[in-house]
Amino acid sequence: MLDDRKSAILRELVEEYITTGEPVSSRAILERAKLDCSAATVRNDLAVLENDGYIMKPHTSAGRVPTDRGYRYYVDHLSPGSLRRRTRDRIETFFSSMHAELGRMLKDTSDLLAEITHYPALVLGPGLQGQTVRDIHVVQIEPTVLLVVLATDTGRVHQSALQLSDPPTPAEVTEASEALVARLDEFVLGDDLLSERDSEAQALSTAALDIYDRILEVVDAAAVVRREVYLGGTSFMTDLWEDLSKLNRILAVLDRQATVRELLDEEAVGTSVRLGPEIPAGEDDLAVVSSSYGDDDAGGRMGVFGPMRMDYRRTIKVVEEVSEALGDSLGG
Amino acid sequence: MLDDRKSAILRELVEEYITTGEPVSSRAILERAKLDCSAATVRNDLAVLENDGYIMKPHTSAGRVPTDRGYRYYVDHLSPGSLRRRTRDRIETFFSSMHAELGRMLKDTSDLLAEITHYPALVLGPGLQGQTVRDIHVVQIEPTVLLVVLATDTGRVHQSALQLSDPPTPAEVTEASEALVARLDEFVLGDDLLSERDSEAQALSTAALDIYDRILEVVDAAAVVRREVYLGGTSFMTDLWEDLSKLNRILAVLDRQATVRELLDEEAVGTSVRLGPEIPAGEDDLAVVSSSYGDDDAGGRMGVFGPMRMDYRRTIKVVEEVSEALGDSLGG
DNA sequence: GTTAGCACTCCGATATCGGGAGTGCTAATT
DNA sequence: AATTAGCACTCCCGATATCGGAGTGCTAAC
Repeated sequence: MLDDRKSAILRELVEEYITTGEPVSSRAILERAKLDCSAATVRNDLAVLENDGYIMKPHTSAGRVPTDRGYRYYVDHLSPGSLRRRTRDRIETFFSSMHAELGRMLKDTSDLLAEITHYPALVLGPGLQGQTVRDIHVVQIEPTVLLVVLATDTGRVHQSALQLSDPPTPAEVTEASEALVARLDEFVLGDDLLSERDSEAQALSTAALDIYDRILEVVDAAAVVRREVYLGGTSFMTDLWEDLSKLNRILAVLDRQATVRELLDEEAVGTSVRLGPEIPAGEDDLAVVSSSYGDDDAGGRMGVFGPMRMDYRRTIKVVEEVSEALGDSLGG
Repeated sequence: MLDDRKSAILRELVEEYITTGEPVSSRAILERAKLDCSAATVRNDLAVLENDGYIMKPHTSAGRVPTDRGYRYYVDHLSPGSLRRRTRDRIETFFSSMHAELGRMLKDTSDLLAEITHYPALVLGPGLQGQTVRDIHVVQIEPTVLLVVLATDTGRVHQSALQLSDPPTPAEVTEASEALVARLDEFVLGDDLLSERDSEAQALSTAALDIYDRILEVVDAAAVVRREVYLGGTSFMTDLWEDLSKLNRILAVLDRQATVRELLDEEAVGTSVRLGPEIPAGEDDLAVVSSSYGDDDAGGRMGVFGPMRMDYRRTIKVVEEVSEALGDSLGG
């Protein structure tokens, strides 16, 4: 743990570096922090902080720059923050005037988050897990292809095409379909569906039972269906990383859906700040601030990413605020 | 129109510039083209081409670089091309082994196109226009909210939530719903639906008729519903534009769905190559090669974009080939 | 533990320079 | 009239040198 003055020095150093991007000198810290000591004292403390791994020098006669560990300490102990009234209002008006289909809504949210934070933003859509089935319909598109459409009580719709080996008769489809409606009414997605034989299946003909079983599989799979990731504010990236090759690697991460989701730290509950090596993407100068929105069931995560030199104080607050607002908006 | 030698010189100049990115000298052209004349003659012709606006010099003692007009002439008159066997095979295997839900399929196609061309790729999804309604279902999610789900004969599903002022009874919803099924069976989206009173509406109660009318509006609007744009291979951008501020402007274009669609030249039929000022995005160093896929009805457009210095010969071929393959894949 | 003073380091901006690639022009040739 | 060899001229670009200044570490005094 750091003593008061060293804490203050580290805090001012990080914040000065966040705003200017230049290595910070002992004098600059002194001026910012209005400490009751001299530059030489600050230099002594800086030497200690450097020795402990919180900061480093780009070269011999330069100022200091935070290390991973320095940022981590700052985020964990030194960065309280609250939002300006205007920002809060902006979030509120945005969500109070939003009425759109879910996908569009999430995309717009990612744009909003990016615009407020000035960092590119990610929003992971909610899954179907935990949703209650309200309606299921089976449509025979081609002789051997069935389209299964599932609607939940929150208005989410899931579709899936089913390829059969033998063409069923319309009557058989209807038979299976009616049994499904009975079986799945009020069914909660994610609950166990396949393990035991059910009463609805009893009366079905062989052909209808086959269809029935196949569709139950589809419904079972729906709970873990691919969740969408929405990305907004990518154009901020050029301001954040000057280096083309770094930019390239970040874009490569974004090109792959799988790795994008990893950025959001799905395991975490609540807010998470991950720095550099803590992120699976394997980038060094990368930080992600993310937070959960909505219920466990009908919610997801959102966040922003940027270089380690990031305005954590404000960003964390904004991400949390927007998460909460989206959660409320979806819940109500 | 340019005479043979000038044409050849322009072609070689463009292709040399495309591969090297350096201003091209008279001697380099001579070596490439194996022309039966001297460097001085080439220089004379270059002076003429420059005078006519096909090429320009970055500075006094440098080689020549194509202008907008030079690229345009090249694309229109000088760039036939055919694909290597391996590329063709790759496209074929990709599509023959693809079985997925539409959205995923289009995203994967954009990735493929980008990977083959090494330019970022766009795929505009097909609209619902021209699709035949196969099934329509109305689900009452909340007392005053109805969910309308539409399935077409090709297995596309469209959903839309409908907010009512007064809560209908389930019986009224069923009544309207049954009339809708009768009215919309085999209806082709995009056809006129609202202009004349129809027979199915005759027998409905006031409340049901209200719902019925509102839903017809929803169905009518479905034909022109927002089509998705899929984007792949964004990480190639850093290789294409070295300049951060240019990159930033391109990313800003991609951030907005509306402007992204403009890139694809939706008016065009078949293949389109647009250069610099011809593109609404207002970028100077930008070229887009795009092509239609599928039928007029169930099709869309795809394309790639890059700087003007682009391998048009190959790119045009690839975009056309992939378009055709996707069209076939969707049609079959 | 703190501070003033000072020598030392090293970055980065600016200036200078020369080689070399490429052109345009002229005059001769076909 | 078109082509070509020859040559003077232009100007970019990379390498090298220089220099001021900001910042540090260390030492010795408080």
